[in-house]
Amino acid sequence: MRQNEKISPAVIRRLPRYLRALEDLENSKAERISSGELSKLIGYTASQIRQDLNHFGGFGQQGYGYNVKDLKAEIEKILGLGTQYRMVIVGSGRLGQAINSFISSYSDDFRVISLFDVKEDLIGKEKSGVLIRDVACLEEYLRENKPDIGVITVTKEHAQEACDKLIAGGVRGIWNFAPIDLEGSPDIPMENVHLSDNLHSLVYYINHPEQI
Amino acid sequence: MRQNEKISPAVIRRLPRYLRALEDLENSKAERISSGELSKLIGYTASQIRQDLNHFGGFGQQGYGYNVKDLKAEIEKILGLGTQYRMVIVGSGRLGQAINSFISSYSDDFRVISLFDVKEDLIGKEKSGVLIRDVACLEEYLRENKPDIGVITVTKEHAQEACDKLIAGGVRGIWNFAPIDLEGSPDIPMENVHLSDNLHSLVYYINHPEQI
DNA sequence: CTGAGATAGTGATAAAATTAACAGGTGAGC
DNA sequence: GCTCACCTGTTAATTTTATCACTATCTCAG
Repeated sequence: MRQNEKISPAVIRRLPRYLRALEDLENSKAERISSGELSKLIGYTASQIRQDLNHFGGFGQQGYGYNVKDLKAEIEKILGLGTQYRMVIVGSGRLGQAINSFISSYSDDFRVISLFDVKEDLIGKEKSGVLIRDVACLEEYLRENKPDIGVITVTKEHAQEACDKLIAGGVRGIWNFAPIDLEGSPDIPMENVHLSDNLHSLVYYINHPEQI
Repeated sequence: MRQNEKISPAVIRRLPRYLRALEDLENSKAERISSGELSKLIGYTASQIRQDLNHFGGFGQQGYGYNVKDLKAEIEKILGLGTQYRMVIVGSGRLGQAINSFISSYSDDFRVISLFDVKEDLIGKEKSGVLIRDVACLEEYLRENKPDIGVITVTKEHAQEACDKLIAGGVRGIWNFAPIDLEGSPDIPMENVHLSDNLHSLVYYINHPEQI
């Protein structure tokens, strides 16, 4: 980004959406796209799109717009895609398995190298080609394999412990699905997916349709 | 809320978090909580907490704080909890099943009344006590059972069709897990859980730790 | 019953985010 | 090559969101 400017979280949250749109455009063989057309596709104002992208550099050209392929490549570079992130999932219940299967089919940039669980009957099994290991071996496994991202899909009672171990084991980021706000580490980014919060917001708007 | 005031989305997104904190407090037998203490627990400033809550009425008392039980009840009322929401899940793959199992165990306020899928080998089976039906029967089922919330956990190719049918079938809200921005209806709220977007944001912060 | 201390409510202020406006390149059509 | 509609980068204005600072009120100990 330009001169060490601090980029607001709001902008970062939109980048993946731009990327998705650009993938679709690439698939439909579009070569160029203007902020105005992009605006129609994804609903942000053209102004916002131009301003967002401009935080990272002038990727567009007056009178032309943005080159789809180039812009996609730029956003991938900004996000840090293009290299493989190795992940472990702590908690191999339905949600853990669903995330595992999602990641396997989603992109080569992300690879689950191991699942973990406490349950005897799960340990040793394979899911989507990934072995479920005993969570008792988590620390050792982290030491030896140094995964990049730890995913937490255990119950909220066990989530903090999983988090502590992942951080101690040196993961670079945490993706938390447990319905609790974990104590992390100031240098280790954590993304939370709080399904219940999301559902509650939905219910609010169901009951207050005038506020949509 | 006070005099038809329009509540900002930022406030609404925080309400579920307050609720979670209050549940924890209730479980630990706390009777009262001040904005200052709550601030320490969940990280928002005390000012913000007071202002957020005050949009809906003066639930607190000077010199005392907020009564945990009462405040929890108020927030539940604001969100529209306390009544049961009947849900259908379109897409019974791993993610659909994970959401189903999450909802079943999460709260009595939400009940999945049916799953749907196209796959022959899934139709007729039960998951967490819920029957998987043929998606071909979705429209008829919606007409007859009028569920409140439709959950979309199909592939992105089939998501728009599922969305259209759910809306035509009269659901009051949509919870979308497909990695696509759906065309909905202006009166029907839609909450999106875009896992890939979330993961991409995480990766950005992994690569830009100075921006956390 | 009283007064010190605590704490919510609230209007003002500041900060952040979004949208609007526009100067000035760009390139397609002629 | 000219011209004009197009479209970006960028600055300005506006809107939204968050914080601050202060006042009124309540609690609780004595």
